Amino acid sequence: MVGRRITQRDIARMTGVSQATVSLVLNDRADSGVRIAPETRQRVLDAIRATGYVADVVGRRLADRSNRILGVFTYEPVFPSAAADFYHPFLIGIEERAEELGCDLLLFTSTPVVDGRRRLFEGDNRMRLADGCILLGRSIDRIELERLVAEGHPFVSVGRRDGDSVPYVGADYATAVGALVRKAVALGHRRLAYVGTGGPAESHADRLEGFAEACLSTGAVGVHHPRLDQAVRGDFTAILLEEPADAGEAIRALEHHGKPEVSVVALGEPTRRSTTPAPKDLTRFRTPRREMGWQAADELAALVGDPASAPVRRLLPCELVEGVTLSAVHH
Amino acid sequence: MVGRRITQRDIARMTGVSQATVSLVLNDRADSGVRIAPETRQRVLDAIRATGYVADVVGRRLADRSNRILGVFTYEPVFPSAAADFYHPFLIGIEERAEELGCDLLLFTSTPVVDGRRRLFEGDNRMRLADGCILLGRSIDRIELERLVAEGHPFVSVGRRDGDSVPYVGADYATAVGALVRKAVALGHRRLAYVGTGGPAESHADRLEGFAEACLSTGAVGVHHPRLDQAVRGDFTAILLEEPADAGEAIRALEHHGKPEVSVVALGEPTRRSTTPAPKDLTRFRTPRREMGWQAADELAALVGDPASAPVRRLLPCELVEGVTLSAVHH
DNA sequence: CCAGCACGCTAATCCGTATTAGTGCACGGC
DNA sequence: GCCGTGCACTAATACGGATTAGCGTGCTGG
Repeated sequence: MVGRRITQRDIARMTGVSQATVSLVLNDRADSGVRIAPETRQRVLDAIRATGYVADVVGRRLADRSNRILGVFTYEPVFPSAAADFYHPFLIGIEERAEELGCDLLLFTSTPVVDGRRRLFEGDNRMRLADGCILLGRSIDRIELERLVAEGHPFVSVGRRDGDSVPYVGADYATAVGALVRKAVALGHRRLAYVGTGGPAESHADRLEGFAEACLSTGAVGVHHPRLDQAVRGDFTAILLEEPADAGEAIRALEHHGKPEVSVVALGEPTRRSTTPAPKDLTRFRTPRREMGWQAADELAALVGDPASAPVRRLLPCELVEGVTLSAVHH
Repeated sequence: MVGRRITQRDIARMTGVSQATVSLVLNDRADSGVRIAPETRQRVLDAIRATGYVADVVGRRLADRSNRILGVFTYEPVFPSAAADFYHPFLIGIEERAEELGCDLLLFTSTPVVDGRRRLFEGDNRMRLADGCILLGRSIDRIELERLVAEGHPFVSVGRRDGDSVPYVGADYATAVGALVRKAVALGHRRLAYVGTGGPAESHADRLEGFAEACLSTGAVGVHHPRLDQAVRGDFTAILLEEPADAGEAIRALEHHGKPEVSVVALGEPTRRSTTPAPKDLTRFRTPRREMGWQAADELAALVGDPASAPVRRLLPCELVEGVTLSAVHH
């Protein structure tokens, strides 16, 4: 008997009870007033064992029950290697916690890609197949996020997001960048360049904000340059890079312009491959990606367990990597 | 507060039609004999636009009895980096095909780990959550495989497996190893060592079998040494490594023993990190991992679509990487 | 001896969508 | 005036599982 999936009706017919009884035995709810004779229960359980029956995900979700499935949504394919190096650590953390929680992971690979990015609400929104969802990605559409909140879908974002009551576990970029600026100032730097978009992704905006705040409070001159070549030509003693993959390029360009003494600092983890090899001992900080993934999975499970619980909004500290590319300014 | 999702019933009430009409407008099926007046259709479409309604996957999937979920089962955690480098390419292929097929991937992270490996039939078998399953892993328990077949679970294995009617997409290791042996013999090699377990994993057994067959038919002397140090001490002109990660170690050991002229060849892809850095231009062959994953997903989808279809049993050719570590024997 | 109750179970309903049989209506032809 | 026909749509049902009201049976207390 190959082909059709086994249903509760099948089990019911096999054991001579009703479908409702099978459901009751399966869920074994003490609080509901219904009771099943131990003997009947055993007969049903035996049949379930013998057939390898598992409740259908879709049927259960339709009846609004959970399946111990955590969804993972990324705005790019997860596995291809360009993105993999960046996403990998998050996934390690997510997988680790999922295993501990006894949950399976559903990767939404089917979501259609429109204009180069996946969209949640294009075509089927498959998110509802999972009990809840972890969102990964540099920037996530504001409208889509709001809609997720509005529809009451349980989710946790990896990375801070703007918007009220959006639950997230993020990295404290502002503090980390601030610390790097203060360190630079302590080493005699007074004119600093920030290279990168500075937005609209929250992770970029947070970095720029930390930069601006620290410059303000230390009295250093901080300038935001979207493009590296502008910063290289400017009169700075240190360049802070939003994208660490640009570090090799930056150092090469500075040498080319006869300014090998200018410091280069990176703000986080590379999100793409470097064109020019990066220096080994780049001064930078580490985003706690594995921990972010772990905690996001953890919080999602909590949220699924108790939908009324307060949404998590937590920033994890980044760890400074000393390196050798931030040096003292000589006068 | 959380709002309820919008359903077809809502749209129907808003526009004064029936739920069925909404469904019909949405799916716009020309072949079904049903027709809707352009004006009504427009009214419904406007309401859908205005509300941002998107069909609920759960309802849809329930109606057509397919979850569009492909399960992925590995005998180790997928993401941790030790295993990641090896599994990654398979997953890229699987993900790619899943996306094309409009399927999501369910990673069975919940499966309990017993004695260091995951077991399919331990605890409640969640396999049935997916429409079908892809199995990944060096060696898969024979008993568990037989049970999968017996219980009629739709599945496809990545890598050849012993056992009747086990569907797989594997790599043709025997042919690839045979080709390498013949190449070596053509370069004057007569005494070859095969280093590795040679089993019980099918991928290892296939390599050893290819080695034995090719030695036999070329008249070369082929010896199987489970351990590298044995092979290094022996009187061979070439060493074939089951595990490419051992290549650096092998070359170092040969130099240490004053035999730098001995050729070293690797049979496939490394499954772990090297202790000693491997040479850049190692002579070896490539396992078509991405393609194997792609085809496994493809065949699984076909199997799910038509459970009566013949199980796939296919070996894909490996590509030779010329390299520089297999050289001619000088007399 | 019967009311009342506890037990063990089932029938019915709901969730959201897809599909099909069928219904009501208008219009045309004779 | 009546039948036939085609159009536009709806009612009903299925899908798999959870839940609840309620039904029949057997036992107990008065």
